[in-house]
Amino acid sequence: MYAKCSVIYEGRASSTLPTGNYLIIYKPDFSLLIHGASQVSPRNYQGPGSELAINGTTIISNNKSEAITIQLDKIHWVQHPNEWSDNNIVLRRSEKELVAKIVSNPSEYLGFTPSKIIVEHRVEIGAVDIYVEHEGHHIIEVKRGKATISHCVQLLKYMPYFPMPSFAYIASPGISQKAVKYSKDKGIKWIKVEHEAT
Amino acid sequence: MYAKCSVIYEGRASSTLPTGNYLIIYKPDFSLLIHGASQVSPRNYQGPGSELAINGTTIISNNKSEAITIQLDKIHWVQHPNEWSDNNIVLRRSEKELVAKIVSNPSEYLGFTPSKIIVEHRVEIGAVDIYVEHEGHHIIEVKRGKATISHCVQLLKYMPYFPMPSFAYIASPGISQKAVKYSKDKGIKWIKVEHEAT
DNA sequence: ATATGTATCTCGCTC
DNA sequence: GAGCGAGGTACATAT
Repeated sequence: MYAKCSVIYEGRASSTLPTGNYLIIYKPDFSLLIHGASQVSPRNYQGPGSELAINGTTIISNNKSEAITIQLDKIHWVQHPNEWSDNNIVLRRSEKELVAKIVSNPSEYLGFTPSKIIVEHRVEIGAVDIYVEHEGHHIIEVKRGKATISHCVQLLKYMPYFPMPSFAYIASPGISQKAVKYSKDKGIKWIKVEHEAT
Repeated sequence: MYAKCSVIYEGRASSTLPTGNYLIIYKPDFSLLIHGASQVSPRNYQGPGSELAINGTTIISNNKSEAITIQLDKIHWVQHPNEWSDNNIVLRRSEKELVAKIVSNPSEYLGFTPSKIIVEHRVEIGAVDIYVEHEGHHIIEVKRGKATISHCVQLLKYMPYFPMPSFAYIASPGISQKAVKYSKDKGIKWIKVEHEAT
């Protein structure tokens, strides 16, 4: 629906959207989107499973502890997409692919042949991307893009959960200059791993 | 436009979307969205400023180093929203508001009256939400929602950049049970700060 | 352009 | 449902 309207949101946060012409999308999974003339992200939204009620010129969407109220001024047009498809994209060059690449050929990236490898190794406070045993404990954090200081920090938080000797690695196609310096200070080794060409 | 089509994306990553009926939105800021029958996030998208070219039944969107190719099978309908509004929402209960609340009345949350307060205090590796001086250095990380272990870690990374004595705080409306345990271990103090009612 | 952090993040997964 | 992390995150902002 394309309509002149205003929107009020009340839930985790709260917001108002001034009256204007917006695109309102109500999907078969009962999610609700209100889009403005710019940006990829919607101005307002409601996750799947919301209950929608229409009361005269007011549309109310309720979802657990969140509510959106649309006050309609004028409906410009309405469309009902038939047989809307629900396929997902097939994505390549994800972090998962990089993990598989390293695990399938660890000696190329580590310089030794480990006695044990565990993917998504869980410890108390979260999961390590790749855990490797070889004369000690090797913790590898994999990133699909450029590694940053935050990623180094995320890696370091796991180190106290492994006995010495333990070694920390960031594996990614790139790394920021600041992260290079930071990781050097903290004794983190960077492993360059590249995405497969298409 | 609502159309039966397939989509190929090539850029930072790469993806294919199987043929189906999708909602295609092309905005005045030249951003492009392809929406499926579920989810708030689009199946494929292109940020603002993309160049769009139509070549028979093929739509190509180019944006710096990214490209989307839409192969049209059948156009079900097309609409041209007139005078699409570009207003932004006015948001309340943001992190910024919580920061302002603490800064305007620090003694209530800290238990003392500081000699100096700096918001968004920059150090080498990033910015601290609130920096307070009072018989030492107090570093406060503010979260608008529930604080987690990751937030505690994010806070701890700043501590080496301040001389002793220094103190770490998380300020948020809530905190996860695991984060309670983790922060206790690390000597982080939790400050409960609540959002203003609407 | 690089870097850093927030988000009503969303979404998927595990416990 | 809670908790945690990935994301083509998007988006704003500071250097």
